[in-house]
Order: sequence, then structure tokens, then C-alpha cells
Amino acid sequence: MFTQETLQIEKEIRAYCAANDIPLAELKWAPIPFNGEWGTSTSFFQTAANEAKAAKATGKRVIVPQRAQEIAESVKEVIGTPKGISHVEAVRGYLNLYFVTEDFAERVIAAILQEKSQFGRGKPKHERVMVEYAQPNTHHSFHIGHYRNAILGESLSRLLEFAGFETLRAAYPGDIGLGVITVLWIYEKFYKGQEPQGIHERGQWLLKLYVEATNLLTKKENETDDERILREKYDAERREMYRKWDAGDEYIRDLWLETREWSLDELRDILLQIGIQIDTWFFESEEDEPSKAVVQELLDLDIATDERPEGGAVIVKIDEKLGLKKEKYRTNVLLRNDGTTLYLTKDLSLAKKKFNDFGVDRSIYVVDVRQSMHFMQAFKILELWGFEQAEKCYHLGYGFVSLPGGAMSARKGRVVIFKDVADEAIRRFTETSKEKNPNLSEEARAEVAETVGLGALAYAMLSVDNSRDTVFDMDVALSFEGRTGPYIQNAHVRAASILKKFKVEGLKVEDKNLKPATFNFELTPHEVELIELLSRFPNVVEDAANQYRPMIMATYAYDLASAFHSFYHAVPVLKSETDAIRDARLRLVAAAKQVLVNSLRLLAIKAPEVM
RNA sequence: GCCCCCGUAGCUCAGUGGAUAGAGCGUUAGCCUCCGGAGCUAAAAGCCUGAGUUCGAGUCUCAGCGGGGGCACCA
Repeated sequence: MFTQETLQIEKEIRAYCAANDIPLAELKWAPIPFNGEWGTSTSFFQTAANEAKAAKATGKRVIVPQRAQEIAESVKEVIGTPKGISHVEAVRGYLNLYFVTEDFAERVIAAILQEKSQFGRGKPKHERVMVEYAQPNTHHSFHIGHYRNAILGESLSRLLEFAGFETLRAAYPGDIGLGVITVLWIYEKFYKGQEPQGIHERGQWLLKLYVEATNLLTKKENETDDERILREKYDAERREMYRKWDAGDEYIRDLWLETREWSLDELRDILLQIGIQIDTWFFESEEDEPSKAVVQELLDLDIATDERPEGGAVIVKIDEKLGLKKEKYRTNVLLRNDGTTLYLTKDLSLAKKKFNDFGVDRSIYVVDVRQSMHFMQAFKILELWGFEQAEKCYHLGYGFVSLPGGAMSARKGRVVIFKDVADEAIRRFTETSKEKNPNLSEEARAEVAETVGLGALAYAMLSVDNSRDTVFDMDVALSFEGRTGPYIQNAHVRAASILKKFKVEGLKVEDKNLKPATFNFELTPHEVELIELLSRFPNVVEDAANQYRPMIMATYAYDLASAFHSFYHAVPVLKSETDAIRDARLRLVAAAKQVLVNSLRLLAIKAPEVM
């Protein structure tokens, strides 16, 4: 906001130091903490430390904090009171520049009301980034762990896009593998021709089949001979089916595609509900063939080693190729000795496709942290392969979601289906809404309940830092008090309510018709704090995007909502002392509302007008 | 054995090398003549240990202790 002024002052400081033989270190500006006033601050500790080092050689002693304070004081004398700055202070080695309150407040509010939904958008970065998320296996069902992945990927995509990257969203469902075939096998054997009605019923039914099939195919304790024979027979059938799939058997392929569609129908419906629009769908099954060519390419480049003649596999000895003595990236397999591909093989082939066919400069993989080794290996192989984009590949590993009783396990029936949670969220928030806002129409209430219910869920996931594991507890995730999505949404509702009331009273209709607000009255600490937070939003977008951490935005959104709630409670808006103050505060409320919307949008959370 | 995360208040977590380490939940005490109480105000309570780097370390380095995850033909 005050970069021009700051740069000018910096220039003066440099000139002064040069003239007085002070070895000025880099000037870093930061907001002044603990204050009811805005300003920017820099320190002279590093400069004093440099002097101290030089003085040591000549036998003199310089006490750093003391010297820093001396420099700050003399700089203060030199620069006087620059334009846009109300006063300057030198304290404990810091030089503090306080902005003229009125100017600062007006600049911030004006920028927000002018740029609206675009306030905080970063300059174009001329870089194309692809975010890969939403990689559930098909023939399974979408559980709460998949939800964390999806909402994290979506929020990250929105942040990157808003920060100025050209952003592509990619999904990569695991649509083939032994797990998928297992479902086809039991369907064919015991459930042929059946099909439950309803997208979600049908999708979840596949999970039930999977669990049942896995039980039939898993060795039990104290297994009898008959049981063993049956189990082995089933397993042979399953493997034969996989062989047929691989050979392109038309019947199996059709069955596979039809049931895959059942899963994808469910997945698409959920993504739609949580506000995700995928640009590009990749399928694991479609990477199989191209990835075989990749293996040959890596063999030709002498990156991979073919140990099949000795009964081994095609492998990459990553550490050896990198010339590392200590084991770090180890060795991994590209082709089994039977010639079939693996996860790594397909990921390499897909990465190549992303770089060459999609022009991706930066590639982000939102995948469970347990696969960190896999990605370290994949990225190193891409580097050996010569892709310069390899250094801009990033595995955003996130901790896994478990339940209060322990890890999720579909097989043991300990799995929380996202759809069930979403339904429960909507049910609970419908009840809450009836209590809090009895006058709402049924139609509006249904919409609000979904907005708030899903908002609570999204916030519960995104307010956890990436690396943290999290325990999914329904009562905690659907809480609406304190640091939650609904708390933030409620701040927005209150802001909307004030603006609406203002209109109803017929004073003036649109905020643009308000007299240009001047903040030339004495601001309360609540207003100061609120404006301070609003001014920080663009930096928060930048930080969250650069660090790939939606949590930074989640924290900010809460802080902003909290500041608004405090302001709302303590400062009257419509009943301000004068019309001029009221108009200024109305503009502040409108600005806060706008930034709340912008923040929530980046978290894939909707901001309701009423709730 | 090696690699990656994590260790901050009773619990769950924030915290660009910089000034007085912050929230939520829980506990305790207050606040509905006032723009929506899904709210507000306040109190008690904290950096795993030990070295090192630095003018300055919760933050960086190393070691230790404690917890989680991962280590070639699963994905």
C-alpha cells in the first residue's frame, strides 16, 4: 500500500549511510507489531553487527543493540517526517514509520471496493501449473480421506490461479488393478445383472462387493482344506479375469467400462457438490501402453537396467545413477519380470505427457504423504531423463485421515463414506438453522444447510496443515462454534445484514452512492485491526500459494472473521455518531464482506447471505 | 540400517531469524432495551533435552529422547 513512500525513504537511508561510512545491510520492512497504528518497520541490527565485525579487527568493541539504536536515531533525524507518514520513531534498534491513518484506511477500502472479487489477485506469473488431485480408485467408494484430498487440491488450485498461475486441474482415477478386477470377479460370479438404483447407492454397492470379495479371497485362521481349495479356485478365477482384461477380452472390457462408469457417476456427482471442476481426466488404464514405451526409452538412455535375463526386472538404480554413495533414493522397478508395468512406470509416462502435450511448467501432486518415497524417486528419474520441469515437480503430501478408533479399513467395515457425512451435515445444519433462524423458507433453508454443512466440513479439513494427520470426528467436523467454517460464514451474514438493513431503511441504496468515505475521525481499535487485516489479504494469497498451504488462508479467514465479529459487537454502524462516520463504516463493512467472500472462495467455501 | 514428517497451554493446533509466543476446545467469571448470541469481554495455563551458529533461536545446524509414516516387482 505504501511501497512508493517506503522506497523513497529507503533511498534517503542509503544516501545517509553512504555519506557517513555506515555499512548498511539489506533493509527488510515488516509491519509494526503490538499497536493500534499502522506502520512499517525496519531494524539496524545487521548493520550494527557488520560494524562490530569490522571493529573487532581494529580491537574496538561495538555493542550491537546499542549501536543499532544509535543508527536508528540518526536516521530518524535525517529523514524527518516524509510525505504520507504521520510520525517516525526510533526504538530498540528499530525505525518505525507510522502511516497517516486516514490515507491508509482510505486506500485500503477504496482498493477493495473497486477491485471487488479481484481484490488480492496476483500479477500473471506466465507459468502453467497442473495440480493433480482426486485420484480415488474406481469400483470403490469416495470416503472422507478422498474428500481431504479433493478439497485440499481444489483450494490449492484456486489459490494458485488467483495468485497468477495458469492453472490446470487434473484427476487421475485408479481404474485398473487387482482391486478393480476383484470387484468384477465377484459381480460376475454372484451378482451378475444386478444394479441398484441411484448414483450413490450403486457406487457404494461396489464397495460392499469389494469387501465381500476380499473376505472370500483372504486366508483365514484355522482354514480347513475345503476352504483353502475354494479360496484358491476363486483366486485363480480372478487372475484369469485379469489376464483376459489385459488381453483385451471384449466381454470383460465392456463389463469393466460399465461398472467403472457407475463409480465415475458417483465421483462426478460428489465433485459437483463440493464445487470442483476438473479440466483433464487421466486414467491409469490409459497409461499402461504408453508407459511400456517409456521403459524402452529409459533403457536406451542407459537410465534403466534390464535384469530380466537374470530373472530380475527392469529397474532404475537411482542412487548409483546420481553418483550418491549413501542410500537415499534407492532402486525401483519399472517393469516386472513378466513385462507388466507398475505405478511408477505409469506416473513417469503421465509426467512426460503433462510436460510435452499439456505444456506444464510446474506439476503438483496432491497425494497421501505415505507415497513421498515414490515421488522422490519419480522426480529424480525425471531429472535424470532430462526434464528441466523436474525441479518444479512437487509432491504435496498430506497426513492421512483416521477415525477416533484407529485407521480406516474398508475391509473391516471401518470406513466413513463422504456422502453419509455430507447428508448428516446437511441434516444437522437444517436443525440448527430452524433454531437460529425460524423465519427462513424451506427452500432457502435447504440451500443454507448445504452451504453451511459443506462449509463446516471444508474448513475442518483445510484448517489442518498439510503434514498433519487428522482424526475425523463427526461432532468436531460439524461443529459451528469457535474456529469453524460457520463462524466465518456468520461474519459474512452479519455484514450482509447490516448492508441490507441500510437499504431497507431507504437511506441510500448502493454503497457506491455513499459519499466518498473519509476516515478522518478517531478510529476505534476494532476498526484499525479490521482494516489492518483487510490490507494484508493480497500478501496472504501470495504466501498460501507460494507455500502450497491452504491452511494459511484458512487461518487468515478466521482472523478476519474474528476481527469483524469484535468490530460488529463494539462499534455501531447504522447508529454512528454522524452520517459521515456511518458512511465510512458502511464502506468498511462492505469491504470486509468482500474480502470474506474472496477468502472463503479460495477455500472452496460458499458465503451465504443468510443462515 | 536408511529416508521423510512431527514434538509449543489440560487437549487440538498457529507462529517470515527480530520487539510482549497466539487461537480454538475445555475450565472459571461476565455480556441479549443496541445493525442476527452460529456472537462478544475477561482470567488461569506453554516452546522435549543438550550442544552449536548468530548481535539475536520456538524458528537454522548437529546429537539425543519421544511419536507417526515409508523403504524394488501393491497403488
